[in-house]
Amino acid sequence: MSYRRASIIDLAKALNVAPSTVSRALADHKDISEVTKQRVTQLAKEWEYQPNHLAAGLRSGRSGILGVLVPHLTGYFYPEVVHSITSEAAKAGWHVMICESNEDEKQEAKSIALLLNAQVEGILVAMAQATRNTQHFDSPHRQHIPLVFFDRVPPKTTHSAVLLDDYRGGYNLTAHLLEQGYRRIAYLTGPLHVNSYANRYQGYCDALAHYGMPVDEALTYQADLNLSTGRAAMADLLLHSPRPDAVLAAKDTAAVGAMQVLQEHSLRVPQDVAVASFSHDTFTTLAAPTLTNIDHQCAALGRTAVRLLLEQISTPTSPQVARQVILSPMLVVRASSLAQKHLAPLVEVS
Amino acid sequence: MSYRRASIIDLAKALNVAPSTVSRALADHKDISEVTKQRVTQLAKEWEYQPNHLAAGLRSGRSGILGVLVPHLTGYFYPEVVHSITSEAAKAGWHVMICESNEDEKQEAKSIALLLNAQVEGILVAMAQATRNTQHFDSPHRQHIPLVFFDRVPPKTTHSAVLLDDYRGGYNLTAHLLEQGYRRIAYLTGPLHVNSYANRYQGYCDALAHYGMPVDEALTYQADLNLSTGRAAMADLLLHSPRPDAVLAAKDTAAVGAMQVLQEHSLRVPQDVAVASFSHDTFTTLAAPTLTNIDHQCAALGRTAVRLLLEQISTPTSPQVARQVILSPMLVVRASSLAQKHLAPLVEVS
DNA sequence: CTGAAAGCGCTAACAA
DNA sequence: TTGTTAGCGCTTTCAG
Repeated sequence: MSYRRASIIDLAKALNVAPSTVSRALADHKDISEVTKQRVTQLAKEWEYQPNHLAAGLRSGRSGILGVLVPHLTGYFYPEVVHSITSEAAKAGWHVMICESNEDEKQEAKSIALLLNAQVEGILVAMAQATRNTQHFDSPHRQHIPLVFFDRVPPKTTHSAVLLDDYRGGYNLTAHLLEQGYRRIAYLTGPLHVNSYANRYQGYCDALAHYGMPVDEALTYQADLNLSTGRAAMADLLLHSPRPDAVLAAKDTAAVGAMQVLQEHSLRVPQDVAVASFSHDTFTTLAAPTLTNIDHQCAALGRTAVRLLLEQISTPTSPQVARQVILSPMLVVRASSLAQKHLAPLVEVS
Repeated sequence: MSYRRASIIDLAKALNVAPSTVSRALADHKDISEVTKQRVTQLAKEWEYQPNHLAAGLRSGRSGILGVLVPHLTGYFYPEVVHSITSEAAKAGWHVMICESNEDEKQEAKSIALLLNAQVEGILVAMAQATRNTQHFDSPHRQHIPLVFFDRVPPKTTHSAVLLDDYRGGYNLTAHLLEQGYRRIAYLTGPLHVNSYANRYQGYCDALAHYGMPVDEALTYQADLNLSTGRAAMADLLLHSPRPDAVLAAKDTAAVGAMQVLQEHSLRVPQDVAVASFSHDTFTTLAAPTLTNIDHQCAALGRTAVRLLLEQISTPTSPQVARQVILSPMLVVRASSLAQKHLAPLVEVS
């Protein structure tokens, strides 16, 4: 009654052939006769033969596993990207092993080691926020395991990376608001020493400049963005006179906070004040009005990262030139930023 | 210049000891002298020795990997549970390999096989919605690999499982609303052939009965719940006279839709109509007012599932009694359901 | 088209 | 306390 997994050797014995023949038959090798293949696959199915990945990997030196290391699996963004990564990898016949660094440098270094132990053939990383010393990212390379960054990259890295063009996103959002007729656009930014926040802000400034508008420092608000800082910022901004006619937030939760405060002051969105933001969490489509923002392209990000990695894996001889792929962000225009003139009939109704 | 990973054999040669000594030293085995341990770990560090997980697993018959199979990694719930699973597993020294079934029976069966090939020592599964034929869940057992379900379980399964008490959730939410003084509580349910929806609804009915209230069929609305069906349901319900003074939605997006419609009709939440819902997505804390709901206990779910699985792994001899763990849901009371009397001062102000 | 034999890197009896 | 030896299950030359 005690059941043991069937091995290739078991199959070989039962069929009176050599293990190598079974192995080849199962791999659909060219020079195995159809008859033998039939017999082998038949019995394999009957016995529920499951190949032992560990043994195959040990022997062939190929694990067929890609490692993925993300800061965390909470919120909207990373789960979505990981989802895209696993699908794309599966399509190409690869497994994926996922680790979380929990935004911690120590755990990140440990995870890299863990993935290398698991004999992954390539690694995708979104760096932890806390990471200062980045030398643990070099060990894969020394073992000829390619590493590709996505979303979060160490400064001046020599690795390949897939990124979203934050500057372009800030520029496009601002240009959109200007084109809709908004003129006093407030900006809520996160800490400006964080690269992507700085880039978004620069895009905002440049767009204003491009349209001949001044950057009014009084309309820029820097904070660790979330719902309550978004609320506080908006409350502050409403004290200005003339008050801003649009608010651009570098994070969507802050935008929601701003919108709440506007509604509490009986200001209409978008007729009195437009709201727009970065990032693209589900709730932005649930807000009323729905929120204009930048689509972070999670799917494209994951897909591109996998392709880049597989490319590096398949060309181990090449000089491993680092390739930085910058994805263009997509502006998603929704109700919260549609100019007055478009909504004029509605205004008269209400 | 061509670098090869250092192996135990390399270390052994260099140190003039046997491979087994190195192996034991690295494993911190009792009867290896401190001196030898020092020498070994020292050189291992210097050479950046990385143990080969594949080889160790093959030899020891232990992979140290747990398999996780979820319907998808999008939305709020599953990423959160997976996060909890990986943390808990890591704490106990286990790796985790994650697969997505994409709610598809075929992919689910394939993923189970994949995990078995990877020599996982145990499997956690949340079943795909589309799965009718559940026999692929039996193959792990035949190979003495324990399988534990969480969240989504096949009907009449003989496996262990960790579940949320949907009935209790429905009951508690309803009781809370009744205790707050609401009397005409409408109910938005998903398809009642889905177990958890049926249980939630039963809890609602029983709570009403317990407080001596009738179940008014006209206040029950069945649909595939989302934002727009939530809106439609609410619009319908407002035609009733007298109109409901509370709405309980079996899914949070539907509750958001209902709240939007209420606001559009200038009905105040919670003074005129209370709103509460199941599930606990981030945006329920961003809504205005914040939404009362049931906490789905993602962290506890993941943690419990891992513990149950590890328990089964560590006691392979035991008769493997299936254990069903039912987690008590937690009622999270927020602004959307606080009774009129508590908010009376605010009402006078506005 | 198939078989024999070696060995991937590690661990665990058993022996010393 | 350490060494010797064998082998986990598979793949892959090389030889028929």
